[in-house]
Amino acid sequence: MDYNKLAELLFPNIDKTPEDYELLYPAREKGIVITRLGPSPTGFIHLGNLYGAFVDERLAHQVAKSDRADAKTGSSGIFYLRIEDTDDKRFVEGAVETVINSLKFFDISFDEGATLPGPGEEYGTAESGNYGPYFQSKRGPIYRAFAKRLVSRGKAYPCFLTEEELADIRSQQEADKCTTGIYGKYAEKNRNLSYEEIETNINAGKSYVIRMKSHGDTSYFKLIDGIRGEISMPGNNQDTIILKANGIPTYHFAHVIDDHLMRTTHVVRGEEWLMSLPVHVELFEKLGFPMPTYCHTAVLMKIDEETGNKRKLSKRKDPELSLDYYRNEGYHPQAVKEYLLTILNSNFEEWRAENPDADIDDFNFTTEKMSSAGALFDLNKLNDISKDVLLKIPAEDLADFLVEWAREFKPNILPLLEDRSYLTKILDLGRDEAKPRKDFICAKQMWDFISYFFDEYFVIQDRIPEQVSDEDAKEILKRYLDTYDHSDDQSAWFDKIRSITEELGYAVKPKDYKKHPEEYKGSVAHVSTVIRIALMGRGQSPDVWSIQQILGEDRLRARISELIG
RNA sequence: GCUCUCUUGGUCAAGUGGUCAAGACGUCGCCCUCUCACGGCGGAAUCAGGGGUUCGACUCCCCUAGGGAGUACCA
Repeated sequence: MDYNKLAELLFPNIDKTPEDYELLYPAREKGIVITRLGPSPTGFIHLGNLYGAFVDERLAHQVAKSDRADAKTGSSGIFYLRIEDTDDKRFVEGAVETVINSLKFFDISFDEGATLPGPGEEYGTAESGNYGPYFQSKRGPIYRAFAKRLVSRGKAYPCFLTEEELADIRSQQEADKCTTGIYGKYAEKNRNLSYEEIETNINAGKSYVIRMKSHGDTSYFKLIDGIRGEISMPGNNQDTIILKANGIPTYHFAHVIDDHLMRTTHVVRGEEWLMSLPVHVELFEKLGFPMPTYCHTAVLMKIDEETGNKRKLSKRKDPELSLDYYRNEGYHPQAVKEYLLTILNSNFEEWRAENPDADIDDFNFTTEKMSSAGALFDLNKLNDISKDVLLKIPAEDLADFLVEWAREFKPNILPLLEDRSYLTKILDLGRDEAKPRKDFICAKQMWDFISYFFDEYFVIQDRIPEQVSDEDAKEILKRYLDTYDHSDDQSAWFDKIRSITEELGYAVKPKDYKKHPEEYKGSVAHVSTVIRIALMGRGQSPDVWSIQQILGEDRLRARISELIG
């Protein structure tokens, strides 16, 4: 068999050689980390994607800022976006924009690759960088050039198996309980077709795919995974398809060609790819490419309420998987990032405790510290981290953040938030102390928490304590209003509450009431709660005096008068 | 079925032959206190099971169980 002749028959219009492409895409600067995100344009990006993208981004971008050896080059790594649109069935309009914008919200941006298209710009043309095209659908000639080379070396061949034949082979294999697929004896027929047979088939218009001719050596080999360490797998023996009947490459082939030509150094991808690693390794060998470092991330899991088992987060059942969920709830991107980092690198939490004010970029992220078991998503933890993150954000910025959130998700409160200095004072309440309050988790919850500061949203939602009769409650409020002086400082203010407490037969010290409940109606805590409810509508809030200072005397008197009638 | 992979408290996890098995979140109790939040102190709670190897196993080896994934002309 003359393989060169066969290659010409199969790829008559391919003139460029692999060498041409090697020249076109020269090696990158030595020592820098090149990573990539390769989404298929399904238009849906979830927490798992973010998790992976974050690993890529950290790997490529942290280098320059750290003081490690790599930084000597003074150059940061490169993180690029490649659109893996080899399956047109998956294509969704506007998906590229979704990916870029979603990640941008979390402060993750690309150095090269697909970009936001300009107005009216055709799909697949918006990109930047010297290693493109970055849309796989535009790379057909490149894949074919390498496929042609493989054929001309006898390392790949056309296969004319029809769908029916494939199905028959499969059911036979299943019946025989052996591995499914095209390998060994199942591959022989098409592997050994003569040039004339192939030519006849093609002239007859028969559809065919290009398969790699596997070495068939299934002995185990070892490989170092950036996350998992040493892994061992059996060698591949499948004659995996590299070009589909429509001439478009499969993921396997596109991955190997692209990551080589774009000079990717670290391939970060989900563990669902672990199984096809032997195929990729063989492809790298057949093509004579050096291997990148693979980093197979664990899948994010959650406990299924119905079965009690761990299971993969699914986009249908789990709203928290969607990135939109966090935007809706108003989680701060910084909080989500910090949370992700704590599950990504187990030593991050410790580092954060020691460096509470340091920038995330100063943390030395390593794939070795990543867990290889699937982490459970923990909303409690996110909330806890979020509290700390929000505390560090200045009140002015927090106000901006809340307004931005409202603009998108609760526009009807926007007019209320216009008084920025009022809003800022509210948000800063109790934060400027040795033991600052940590009241805020996310924008939605922030609004709930502060809504009573706005008359339109002020409602009495809690009941007065049972220790206080309705008559007493009225009397407490009446006396409170009578003696109220807005210029009182906090201790003068509280002294007056103490007086009211005592006069009405309540204990000034809560402990006294606790010890001798029979001697008092209740304690100063109950009296305060009555006032708190009158003013805030709820039994729990930050310090009453401080709130009053922000609320202002008019509002305060109005609310109490309203209740006294 | 076959193949790969994972397994330390409820959760995230330190740990690489000798530890009373860190820490964080959550939870419970106490303290602080006008409520809540914050903070402080304390408690309960973990090496999946069984065999080896060893003076000694969470740590090394084997088996079993359980979880997860893959087994496409999808990625």
